[in-house]
Amino acid sequence: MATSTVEDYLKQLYLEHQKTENALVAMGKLADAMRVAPGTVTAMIKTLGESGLVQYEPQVGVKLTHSGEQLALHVLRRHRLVELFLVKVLELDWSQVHEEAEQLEHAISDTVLERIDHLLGRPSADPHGDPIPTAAGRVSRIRLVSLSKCKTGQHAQIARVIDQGAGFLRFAEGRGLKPGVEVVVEQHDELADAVTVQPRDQAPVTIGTAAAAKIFVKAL
Amino acid sequence: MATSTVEDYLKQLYLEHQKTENALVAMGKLADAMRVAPGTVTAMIKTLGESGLVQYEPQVGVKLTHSGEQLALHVLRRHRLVELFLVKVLELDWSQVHEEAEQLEHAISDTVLERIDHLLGRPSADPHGDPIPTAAGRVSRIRLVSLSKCKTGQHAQIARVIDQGAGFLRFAEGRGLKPGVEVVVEQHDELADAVTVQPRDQAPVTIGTAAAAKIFVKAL
DNA sequence: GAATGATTTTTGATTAGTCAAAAATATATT
DNA sequence: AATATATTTTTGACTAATCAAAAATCATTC
Repeated sequence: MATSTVEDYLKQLYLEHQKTENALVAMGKLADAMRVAPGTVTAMIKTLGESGLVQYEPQVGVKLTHSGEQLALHVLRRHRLVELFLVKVLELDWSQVHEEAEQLEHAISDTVLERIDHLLGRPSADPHGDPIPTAAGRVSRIRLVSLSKCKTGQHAQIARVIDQGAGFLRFAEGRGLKPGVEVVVEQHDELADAVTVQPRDQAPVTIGTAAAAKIFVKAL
Repeated sequence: MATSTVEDYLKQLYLEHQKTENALVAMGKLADAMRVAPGTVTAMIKTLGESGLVQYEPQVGVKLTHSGEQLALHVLRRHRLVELFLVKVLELDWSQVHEEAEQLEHAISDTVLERIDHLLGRPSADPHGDPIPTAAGRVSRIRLVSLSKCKTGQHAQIARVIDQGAGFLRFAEGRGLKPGVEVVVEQHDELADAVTVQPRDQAPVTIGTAAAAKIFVKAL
């Protein structure tokens, strides 16, 4: 059985791989994500390579093998189901649940996970809109567009917020920028580097493009 | 912060201390409970002693200090609240929850624990009837009597079953011997080494004294 | 194309937790 | 008391995960 440290490396590797839209993940990136020294990552990746969980290209980078990816997806499934569970059943704030799930994702058995999944009605996304992999290790890849790419006048529904920081999440919630909320892009001014959106029944908000880039919507 | 291994040692030490009705716990007992080699326990207890969590008497035994006991009670609180949660909310069988809670007890934050406690209505006992310590580290010490000590004709209510093994728990449940159930002691025959009890609305059961000793009741 | 800077790997050490087996100590038995 | 048995402690070794700092490699830039 994989230790929880191994699970964390695989999960982080998966997320980093997604983020950079492809190919090999640099050791430095992984070191940052795992918050460990670079040498630690090199050592760990070598042993993960010997276990057949990653494919390691010295001096270049690393990526998950099929079995490594399956394990990463299983961890991610636990993480995201737990997050949703904490919000829906235990009524925690969506800004807190990421941290909590970091611990719980390693302690949940398949039995308990199945009960949670059942209780929540087989959900497909967590409170931040991140997709929940199936037990068979499949992830739905829905095409979403970033708010930073929306044109003035666009009607859309917020679908996903890609930032686990409590600060940004609390801010977003306070302004009505949560998954499920319908918004109208009042103005997108390239030169001002800002986007103004109006969530239904709420006051308009203006945010910078960097912040807007973290919010993804489904065009209506 | 205490590692989960340390938490396990303290918890086991507390339970062993209860079981033997007093004083110092022998190293061998702890080694059995923790399922590690004797030398491992000696080494660990020494470092716990240096942290002020236990008081160690070489060649004799060990017991918890006040702060060690508080920590043990906090772990036990998490363990037992989780067990009840798993039964009440996720509908797991009472024979499974001990094993599940062994993992979860180390991954639950105070925030989550508080929500669980609130959701369950501040319960005072887990599914096996074991008392749940308060957040302040206090345990109710209710006087219970073992079924093996009950006389023929005694009316009583089952309050606690002291055996975390899935086999015994499934057996007990199947015969109606669960906390809350009212029973009548039909016959207690010392020579036959057996007790016959009739749970309300169920068929009478005859069990040996050793099994009866694991079931505690409140006289009615 | 050599020098500079960034990234990656190697090396040597450390900590927590563990075991097996030898040594020391306590307990029981005749 | 002397021996045998049981328990506990010590010793030496191992694994997983980590760090700091030196060495190697790669990428840039002048």
